[in-house]
Amino acid sequence: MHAIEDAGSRPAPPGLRERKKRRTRDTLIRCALELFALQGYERTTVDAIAEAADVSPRTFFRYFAGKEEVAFALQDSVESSFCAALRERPAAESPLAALRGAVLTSWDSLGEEVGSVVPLELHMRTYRMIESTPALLAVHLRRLSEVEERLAHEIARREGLDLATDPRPRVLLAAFGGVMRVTGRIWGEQGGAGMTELRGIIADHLDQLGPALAENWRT
Amino acid sequence: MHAIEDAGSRPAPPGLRERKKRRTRDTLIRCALELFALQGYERTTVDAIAEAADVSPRTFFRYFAGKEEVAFALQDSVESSFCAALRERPAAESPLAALRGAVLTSWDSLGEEVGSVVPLELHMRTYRMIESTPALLAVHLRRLSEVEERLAHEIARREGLDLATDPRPRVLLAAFGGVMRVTGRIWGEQGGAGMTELRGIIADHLDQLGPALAENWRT
DNA sequence: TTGTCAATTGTCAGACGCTGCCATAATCTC
DNA sequence: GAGATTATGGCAGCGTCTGACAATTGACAA
Repeated sequence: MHAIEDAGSRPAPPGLRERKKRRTRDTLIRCALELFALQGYERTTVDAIAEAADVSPRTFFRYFAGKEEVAFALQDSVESSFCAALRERPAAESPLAALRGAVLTSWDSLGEEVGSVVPLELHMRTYRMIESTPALLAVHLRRLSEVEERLAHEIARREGLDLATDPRPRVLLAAFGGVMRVTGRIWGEQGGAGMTELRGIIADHLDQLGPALAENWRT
Repeated sequence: MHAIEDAGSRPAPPGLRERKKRRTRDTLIRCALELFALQGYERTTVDAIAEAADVSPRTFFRYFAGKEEVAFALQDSVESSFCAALRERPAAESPLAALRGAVLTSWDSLGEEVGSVVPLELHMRTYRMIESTPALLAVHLRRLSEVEERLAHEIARREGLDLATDPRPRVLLAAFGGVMRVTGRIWGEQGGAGMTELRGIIADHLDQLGPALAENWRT
């Protein structure tokens, strides 16, 4: 009784069960990332994460398929916000210009969504940890290649092309994704750089894509 | 006594110990790849590989750091032959042309080195297995990014540039490596294609790098 | 309120990957 | 051949991850 008489529209009011689940999940993510930042990824056991979050180790594996997955839980938001940003680019833009615009704007809007789970500083530390931990870097690269494939589909849709016959969307995304990985790595290497520096590195390197393919570099 | 009086030059005659070690290693690789091809990567245990090679499981880990490593043992040959091919390209070639030439020629010369350990058909099956097994694909992408870094150094050396200040070598390799990954994936998807088809796919996609970056695709 | 159903969780046992330690056996050196 | 080196095997143990079962908790209706 006295239940909130909601408007009955789509986002059905989450019951206590759903709220509890989300809280447990967020707690696990926060505890895991904090322990990772504190003592490194490999030296943090699942048992320690579960204990910090006050659940049984078995429950951890009911929320995440493995220890790796929890490290990428927040990257999901970043990637989907990037895909959404691309879909909203004006159709008049060229494919490369649309990608460039999407990546530069999506870095602004993700702060809030991530910040509601963990402090942004911790999220950036996590990214650097992924770059510097071989096992995580490998998974990260595989995930990026999946994003590239999704984006290639979106570019093909924008241009009205068939991915099976026209290799240009995938080739473009291969080049674009490659540049994004290089910039991410360079950004991670220079210690405590922030978002602003990252935008600069991205813009600089994207500008070098054309020149790098030129026949003669000695200009 | 009666030992071969060798010329005393560099390749010192391998003693019995060295020969035995190499034989054990080759046997482990062959048994592992055959079991992988037969029943998949995840469902093949290290114990099974060791038993097939007639050594103890403990010995397996003295030859390979992990189960993943044995799957990439032959890829090492491919990668180093590619790096060597790039170093031998004429200095007059443009960076992209040198990469293109190196990748197309290196695919010819590796047949023998690989074939001395396992049949070539098994090696190609292994490559497709890597592409289709998430855990192996992740490691594969990380290894490729390391190769890209080495090649970027070589390009910078050819052109007399400083990698720390000029982003073009890394950007070029990012784009080139991206195309190589796309071609490898496409090749793996179309079942039993051979080396010839792979060369064609590579050449086609490299030709699309310039057009894909163009402003207007509707030509 | 109470009872029923479904979902979440904890506990336990166990497979598998991987490592350190020590004893044994093989090879190499003299 | 004796002694030093090195490869191998066996074992105990840690950490990741999974299946099965029982207990607890929230959702929903009588």
